[in-house]
Amino acid sequence: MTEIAQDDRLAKLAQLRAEGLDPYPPRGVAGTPVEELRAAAGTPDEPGPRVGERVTAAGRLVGLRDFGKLIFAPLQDRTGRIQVGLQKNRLSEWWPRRKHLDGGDLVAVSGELGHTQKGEPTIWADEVQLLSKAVAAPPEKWHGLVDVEQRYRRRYVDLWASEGVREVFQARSRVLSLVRRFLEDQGYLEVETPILHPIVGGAAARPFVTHYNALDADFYLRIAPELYLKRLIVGGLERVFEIARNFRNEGLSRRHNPEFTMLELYEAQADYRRMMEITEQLMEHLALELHGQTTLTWRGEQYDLKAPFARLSYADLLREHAGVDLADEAALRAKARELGLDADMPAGKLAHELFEETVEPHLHGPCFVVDYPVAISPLAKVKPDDPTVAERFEVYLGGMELGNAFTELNDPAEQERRFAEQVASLDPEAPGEVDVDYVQALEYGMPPAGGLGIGIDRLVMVLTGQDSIRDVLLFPALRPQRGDAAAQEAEPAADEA
RNA sequence: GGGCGCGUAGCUCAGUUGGCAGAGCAACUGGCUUUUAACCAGUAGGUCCCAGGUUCGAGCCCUGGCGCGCUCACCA
Repeated sequence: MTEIAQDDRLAKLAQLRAEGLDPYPPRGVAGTPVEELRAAAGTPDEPGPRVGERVTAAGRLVGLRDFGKLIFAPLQDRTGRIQVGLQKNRLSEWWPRRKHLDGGDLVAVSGELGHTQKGEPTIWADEVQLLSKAVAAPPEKWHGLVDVEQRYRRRYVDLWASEGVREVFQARSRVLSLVRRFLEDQGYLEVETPILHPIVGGAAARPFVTHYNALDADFYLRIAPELYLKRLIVGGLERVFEIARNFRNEGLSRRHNPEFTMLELYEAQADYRRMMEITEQLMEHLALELHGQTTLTWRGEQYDLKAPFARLSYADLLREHAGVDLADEAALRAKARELGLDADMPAGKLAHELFEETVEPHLHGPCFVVDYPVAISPLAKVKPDDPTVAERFEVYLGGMELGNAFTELNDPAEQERRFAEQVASLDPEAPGEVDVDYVQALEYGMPPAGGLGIGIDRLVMVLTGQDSIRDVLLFPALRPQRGDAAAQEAEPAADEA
């Protein structure tokens, strides 16, 4: 037992065992979901179909109100709560054992479904079975877990002790399920591609490095599944998607977690215009399925996910908010210096710095920003009428990037050239070597295709009204907890050095 | 990595000018058969994040460290 086990509960545990009762019995009890029982109880004026019937429910006791010869206790399962009434005269033999119960214990309760005088649906128990003794005390009943660190570190408590938390993750699951159905209905195939990559690619980010013992080589946790999914387009699968956990060895923020989930999809014979349609249709569909309407509130602002979304040109936005022309490199550098940005970087990256600084905060959305500089789009095809601009868009909402898409570059020679440029740039986020195998895949011929990536975590944030990515991740990244001794050992005190 | 803030009972939080460590909930004892944050009476519960320092005296002031949050940087 650890330090969080409570002495009084351990004493009860010992007492249970002394009486020959197993506090951790091997078999569970299949009860009826409590939400169903509540519905089947109806109200005292209009009793439901199962009133008077003997029912069974299993779950966690989340509180006890003891009246002497009567105890009320809310019982919670994955679907909600229902009240249990423990009465001396219905539980004659079991009654003395009520003292073994604590808030937080897992139990199964059987008894007649009915109501109290105040009309609360109640299971009037004639049998109680302890399914698992909680020797750690639950958090304060009214506030739940408030300390955010404790909430993230002990999500297993937060999920049942804090209001609304379970619902967020149920909604997240629903989003994934709806996405799968939406795409499968359009002929998409869900695939799984490697997470361990020998070459970093598909995005610009610092990778996590690991060592592959069997191959005696350093590998990288993927920063994006893109290049493998496009190999499958070469392979003729034509419509593929992956709900991919990606890993980027970068900072944490309300919008960033080093491991995050990205929906990526690729469709042969499509282009970025088709990707815009699928994006807005998918987002509208999710809003309707989750909320029954296309409007929602996020961080105090109203948004309407009704398709179509506005299409806004990257160059126009830059002109409007930064007052500079994308093609005018001198003006870009002047403006960057004015804003105190690093003005020495390549023109394409510089423009994007300006874009993030001046335009992004104003993108209420939902909207598509279209036609990005080629220099920051090494995997996208250029526009036929303007070789400096790529057929690429990002979808924004509330100043936050939700997705990124383009018409895929399928010319192997040009792809090879752009990879080489990246490698030569010595950018710490650029790949260290050209992915020759990917170029060779293109040499076999990749059909014209559109590709799209959508940040699932951020999308769920918007759909569930959560401000922080941590609130849509069951176990967000946190520094590992060490004992004080270990901490002292790892970081010797300054006066000892 | 920088700046700001927070860290006190199992949980949620007070803590005055530096002067005996507090409340509610949870727990324990007693009472109560219709409450739903039940109620009433009583009891017990502390490494005030850690390590130093200043001081007659530190939860409070100073230094360093640890953890978390916000924010900036970073994130094509």
